Amino acid sequence: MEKKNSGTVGVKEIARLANVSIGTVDRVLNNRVGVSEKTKAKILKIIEELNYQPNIFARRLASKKKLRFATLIPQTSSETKYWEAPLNGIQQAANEIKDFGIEVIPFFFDQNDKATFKEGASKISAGEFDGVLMAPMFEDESIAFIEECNDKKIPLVFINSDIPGHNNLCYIGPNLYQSGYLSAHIVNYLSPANKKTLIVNISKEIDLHHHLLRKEEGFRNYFEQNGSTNELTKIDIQQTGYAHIQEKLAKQLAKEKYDVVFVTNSRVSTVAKYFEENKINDIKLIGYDFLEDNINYLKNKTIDFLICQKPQEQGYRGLMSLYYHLVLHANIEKEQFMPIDIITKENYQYYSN
Amino acid sequence: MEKKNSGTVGVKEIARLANVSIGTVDRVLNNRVGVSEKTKAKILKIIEELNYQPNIFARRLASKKKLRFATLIPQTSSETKYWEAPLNGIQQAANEIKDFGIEVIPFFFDQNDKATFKEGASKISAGEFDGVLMAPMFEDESIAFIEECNDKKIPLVFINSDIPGHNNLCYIGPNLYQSGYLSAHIVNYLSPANKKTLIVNISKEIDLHHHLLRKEEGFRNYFEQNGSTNELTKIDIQQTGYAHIQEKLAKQLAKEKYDVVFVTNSRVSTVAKYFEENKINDIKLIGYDFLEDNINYLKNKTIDFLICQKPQEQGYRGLMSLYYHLVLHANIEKEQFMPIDIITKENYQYYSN
DNA sequence: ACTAATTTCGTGTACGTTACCGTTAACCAA
DNA sequence: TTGGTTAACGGTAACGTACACGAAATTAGT
Repeated sequence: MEKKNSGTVGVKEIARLANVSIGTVDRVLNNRVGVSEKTKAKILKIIEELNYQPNIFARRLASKKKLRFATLIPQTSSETKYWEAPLNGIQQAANEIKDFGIEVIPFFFDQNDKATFKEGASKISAGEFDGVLMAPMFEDESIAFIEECNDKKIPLVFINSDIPGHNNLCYIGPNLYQSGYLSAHIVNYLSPANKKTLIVNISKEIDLHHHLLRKEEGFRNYFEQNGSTNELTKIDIQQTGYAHIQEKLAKQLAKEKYDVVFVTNSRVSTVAKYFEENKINDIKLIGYDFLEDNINYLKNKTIDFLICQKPQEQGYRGLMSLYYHLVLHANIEKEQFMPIDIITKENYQYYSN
Repeated sequence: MEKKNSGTVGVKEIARLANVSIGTVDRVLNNRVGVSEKTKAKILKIIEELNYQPNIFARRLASKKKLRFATLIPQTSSETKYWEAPLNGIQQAANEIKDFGIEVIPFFFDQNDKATFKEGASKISAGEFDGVLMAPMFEDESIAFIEECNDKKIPLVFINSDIPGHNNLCYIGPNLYQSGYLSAHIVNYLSPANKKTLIVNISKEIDLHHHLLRKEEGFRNYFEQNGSTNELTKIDIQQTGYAHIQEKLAKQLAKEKYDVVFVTNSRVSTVAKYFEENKINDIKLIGYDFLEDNINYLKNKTIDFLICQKPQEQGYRGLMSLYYHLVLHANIEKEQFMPIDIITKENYQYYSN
């Protein structure tokens, strides 16, 4: 804004103005040792006045610095392909920043096996990384690893779920409570006025439950706060096999007549399968995530709404945040909540994960 | 993928292998004149074999090439601030690519005055630009300008609305038909089963009407195709002042009792104002765009749903497409439809325009 | 065959930084 | 004084590419 020629001031000019060599300027720029406080101050002042911006191209060309990032997320299982999306985002980001001397090495764990998480974490610890992106699914195991990273001053970003209060670079993911709240808001628009809603939690690992509970909390609170007469029932299904889910659903649906079923995670397609097989089409079905199975049931109207929170962008922005922090020294928003997207039969075609 | 040391092969290595100097290699790389077919073929072959990727940093550092892009979009009026968002996107992109030697100069026109559009277009023609981004609102005037650009081989990208069949780089914006279709889909979920819906078109310039008509078409077709019993009425309001809109609405709403009002553009806030003043709260209201006024009416529940199509990203991606095309020689998707986002009281907080 | 015109190619410098190596000078101990 | 140590700084070769200039080689013209 100051001067039009601000693009052309470099170390050489700074050195000239400060009556030192460019070597000295370089030292204060990269705050290395070997320069007296006096000249350092003088140079800093000139840099300030000139609003010097280092030329990133020259920098990259001359620098041989390399950074290594590690990622630790669940592997995509046959059960759910949700984690494909964050991985895609990670790979996209990795590709964009590899020219800047950054190497990204992914590690995976099994959502149903804490041991594999610990294993991955210790590999990363041993691997001398400069930054880590992780999905902190298991609370206790995560905290141990987090503290280790804190000790080593390795910046850490969380995606998909948060462990609040633990010092790290940032969290990128959904606001779970609000996303449940939104689902309730949509349910509220669905006919009729006094309806019965069934909440379905499907999850094997008990640790992952707090994740679902926050959504459920938001969902319930909506109706309380808006004085609705909606009647809520909930069932927990702790086995993810279809036979078991089928049995549980059949039992529950025999008991009562529901207007809406709200599935708190991406397993909604399993419920949709049950609906389809049993020709249930008078119950509205709402669930989570832009997965192929889910989209198919959206197409044939078995599922009415999907809520989605840009899993791919979570991976992408997670890595980019590390990059911005470590390379550009930008400061990073501590909590980056993803949009809560509503997907239906008529807009899924254009959705970008 | 081939070799691990693929990062270290440059013109020098190519020159060595081809028994020529780096000058010659440089000539074929930038396909300049002055190299015989024979040696050119030899060098090209080596480049192919080595899968040579030029170092973008060294390239930018050494090059003093500059590109100039022009943008031509409506100015933000007091009537609607819609175009603030694309402009923001443009500025963001401009900022990101300015280090790559690209200068972006914005031009504006008045949506209600074709003359200003022509004026802007001729300024751009005179300005020797290398790429143009525009909102082709006025069809005839746009086509004249488009042909001029085609003659000069200047790539052109359209945002927000398209003029199909005219040769240009790409279109980035909504699929209007589908976005009307989606609105109808939402309306269909709203109680009760047999409802009366009022479609409201508010627009001064008759030229912009085809824009709105496509949405209306999608909206109507939904009900036809889904065999719904929804009863549709439509009014056109060609003055944008509140008094006039008020009068038209009052007259129409007195005639009949409607369940839903669908406003085909961002002027939905004006209708909301009328609803609020007249304490109408039993009619669902749906409209377009993430604007402050609209959001306020969303908050207080006067507006039920807003449809939004990432106007900021349209500007951003528009400029980036020019950049990718001209600098990186990437090939660009001809039609880039934006997501059709559904915004309600409970998810607007996290929406990113 | 000789010169002129033209095509084809090589060399050198510049771009702004980084990082290493060398130089100075200042200080202290012997 | 001398020698040695070290903090403070200068100088400069890279990094890979662009481009101008001029040399060399080829072709054309007589």
